[in-house]
Amino acid sequence: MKQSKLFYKTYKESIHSEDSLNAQLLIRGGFIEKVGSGLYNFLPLGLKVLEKIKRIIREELNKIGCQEISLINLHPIEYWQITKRIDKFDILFKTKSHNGIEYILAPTHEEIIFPLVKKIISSYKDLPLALYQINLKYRDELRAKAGLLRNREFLMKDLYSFHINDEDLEKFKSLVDKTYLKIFKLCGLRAILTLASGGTFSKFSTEFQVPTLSGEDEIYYCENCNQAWNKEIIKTSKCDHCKKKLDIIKSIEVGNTFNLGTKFSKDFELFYLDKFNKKKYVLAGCYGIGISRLLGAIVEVNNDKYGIVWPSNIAPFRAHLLLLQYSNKKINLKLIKLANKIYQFLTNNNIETLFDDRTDVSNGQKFVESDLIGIPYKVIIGESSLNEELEIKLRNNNKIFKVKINNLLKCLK
RNA sequence: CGGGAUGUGGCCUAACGGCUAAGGCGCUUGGUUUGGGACCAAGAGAUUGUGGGUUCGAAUCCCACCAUCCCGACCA
Repeated sequence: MKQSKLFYKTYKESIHSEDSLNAQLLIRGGFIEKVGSGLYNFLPLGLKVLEKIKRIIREELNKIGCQEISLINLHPIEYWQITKRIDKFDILFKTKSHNGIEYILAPTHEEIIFPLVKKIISSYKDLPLALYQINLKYRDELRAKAGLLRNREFLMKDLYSFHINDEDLEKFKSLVDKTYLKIFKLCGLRAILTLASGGTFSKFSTEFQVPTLSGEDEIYYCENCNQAWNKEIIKTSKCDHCKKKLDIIKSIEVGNTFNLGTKFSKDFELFYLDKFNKKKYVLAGCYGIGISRLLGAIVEVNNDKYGIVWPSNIAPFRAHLLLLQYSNKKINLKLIKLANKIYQFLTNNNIETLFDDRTDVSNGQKFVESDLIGIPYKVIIGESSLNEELEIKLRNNNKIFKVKINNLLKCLK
């Protein structure tokens, strides 16, 4: 992508109407734009990162046998009356059609997926089944806050699984827990598996908490067991397993896994026939990852005083190709030619590259903007590049090393 | 919903109740620059969140509403 054509704008000064670090950096870097409280547009750079995260999630979930679907976001209100959650949730956005039909804007999708699954499965042979989607959710939060961490409209991956018994469900839930840890790791985050309240469904649920001071949750963490307990369920300040004293850590919840038991199967009369032709309730689990929140959490954790430092798997680009310019027009022309050649070369070799091809911007500004955007590798085309050498800056440790063109690919992979 | 703070061009700020609302960034044009948000010159861009009130006169004082941020209750 040529930066001269990229739809974005960076800001020099911090944004008055935002307090959180993730919103500051994402707005100032040209990733998102604010519309209102808890409402953000995604610009090309921000969307690129979202897509990277989605890809990781899809790959890992597909590996464990989940299938992707897409469910509606306009929910006819009857479905919510059936589960009686219409009275319990005070975060529901409601709307009406021209002829007075009432709808709920999806805050979650149990009400839609259970009727769907009911139409298709009927036998133990149809189970287990795991379906997920990546879709927007709407929640009328009492207080949206902290940039992307608590929004009224947000992107979520929700997975639902269906089983013949609790044992099979719990086995699958453990598999999802393991997969989640892997997904967060691939996204460049350390997430701590945390036991939390299961709400109305079951005794416990599992949360995935990312330690950071800006988090709104508090967990009690055992270093030995690498596990934590949410403040809401903690009884003692000592680990259940090894009796070690627990550390209290502020954190952001980026995912959770729930055993739903038969709650919704009962509501929607979701049965299967077992081997003995006996009708039984389907056991179900649900598993969420707040994708836009995850993006916010990643920024909260991965930054320095110059800007965002994207973990390499989810960076919007792999390389930031910077064309420098000087007073000497001849040299400039040579550099433009060389930079274009390198850009072609990188693109042809599938290195996703943002090419700062602008010639009307000072070199200094290019560096500062590049730091703010936070692409892992800078490939700098300057005077010294004209003798077959390229200067490459690895951003994480701010180390500069020179590489020959032939070795460029090896260094970027 | 309770408490606190804030609202001035796209962004960040200034302006004692008193002249045409000032400056920086960004943007446009021209010129000089170029290894860390360069400089000079000339421009474009605002009914100071909205509505009411006080006053000869309101960005400034008062009231209401709205919006945004923070704390709390609630929550992925």
